Amino acid sequence: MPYGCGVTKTSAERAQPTAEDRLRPAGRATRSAIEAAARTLFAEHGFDGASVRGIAAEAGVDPALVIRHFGSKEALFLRTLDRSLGVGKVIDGPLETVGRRLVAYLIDTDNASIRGRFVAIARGSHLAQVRDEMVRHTAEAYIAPLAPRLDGEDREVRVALVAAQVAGLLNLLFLQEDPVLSTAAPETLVALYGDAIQQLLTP
Amino acid sequence: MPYGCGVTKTSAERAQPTAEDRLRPAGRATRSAIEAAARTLFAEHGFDGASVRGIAAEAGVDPALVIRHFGSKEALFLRTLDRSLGVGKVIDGPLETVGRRLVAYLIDTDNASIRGRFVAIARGSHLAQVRDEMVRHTAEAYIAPLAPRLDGEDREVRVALVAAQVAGLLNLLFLQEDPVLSTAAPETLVALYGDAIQQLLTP
DNA sequence: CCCGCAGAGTCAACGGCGTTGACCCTTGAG
DNA sequence: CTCAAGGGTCAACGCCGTTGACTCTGCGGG
Repeated sequence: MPYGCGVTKTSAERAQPTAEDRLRPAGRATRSAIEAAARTLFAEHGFDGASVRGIAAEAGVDPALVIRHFGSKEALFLRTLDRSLGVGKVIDGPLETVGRRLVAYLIDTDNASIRGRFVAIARGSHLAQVRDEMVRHTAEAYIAPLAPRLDGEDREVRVALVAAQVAGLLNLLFLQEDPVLSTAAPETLVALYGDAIQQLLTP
Repeated sequence: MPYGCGVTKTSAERAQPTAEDRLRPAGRATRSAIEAAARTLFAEHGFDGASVRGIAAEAGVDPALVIRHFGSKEALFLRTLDRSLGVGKVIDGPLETVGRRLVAYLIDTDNASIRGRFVAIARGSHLAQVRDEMVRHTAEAYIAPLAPRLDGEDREVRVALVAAQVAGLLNLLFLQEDPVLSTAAPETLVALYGDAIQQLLTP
């Protein structure tokens, strides 16, 4: 470790001024314009369907600038990606009703952003880093808060299987747009699938 | 219709001689070489990950020939696609044990082709025709044989939710390669997830 | 004050992609 | 033998993500 330098720096000022902190206003503006355009187009067309040139055009910017600012299309995608589906509050609630509340939250038609976030993630799942994020999300959003609260054996496996059930439901609803599930009454889905989930948590 | 020619053809010979029937042997050979290469590369890298040029190279053939024979990359993908996961026999068995037998069949490590088939389908799910195939497969392979045998209400919805559970399990196992599920004992998965599926069929 | 430097943006180009059109060689029916 | 049509080759098109060389701008330090 050759650096450290013996300089008695009294404090590190802010968290980390490592990068992106000293940007001129113009830089910030175009950066966020690119991010906004990327968020829109990735959610609409997925990773492969959206093009860097298209994002640049939407942001009113040269395609080279997109790469210049974010390094690569994949890095931009990862930065733009919403990691979470926001299930935290639901999962922290009473354990005996997590199943039904989880389904009710996921298929809530008022919360259209769940669809967009899931589609963007699923359509980018061939990227290794996206897969890693999904695994991390399963561990942090489902297993970590839920497994310690369970009784019985195989707690982590049971929670991971709940995550599988969630993924499957969103898959048929939002990716395949299965007509049977799309036209079913929400309360029917909540009751049936919620109980199937619940069985893995409190059998 | 200028042809037909008044020839009193006594029978239509085989089913339909509409096309691809009068092919020279060489044509057949390269066609099937391309199909084999496509099957391999699509299963390995998905639709976007596999390139026409790569498939052509694997088949020892000019890239233009691939398009010439199949029309487009998407058409080749659809023709190459295995529509079915082969769950028919499992589903036709005794209703009371479908859940566990289904999971046991899907995660059977001896049947590696299930993984390849699922990955190819899932990675091509942004194509409208692939989505349609998936919906059709849910209807034909799950709902049609299973729903009439159920008791109670919402039979079709319940079977569609079983399909969702299956999709979710394969998703975490084969796409995300979730470490918790990948390292779990198969019999644990069969018992836990099998029963969660069974609950929707015979509650 | 001006110099220099780094951030911001422009432009042309690279190699790879799916696809097309023009062009040959081969073959088998009339 | 003739000749259309199937099988195959080749160069090229337009799009893609990305790069490198270039200019312009604004600001801190000599």
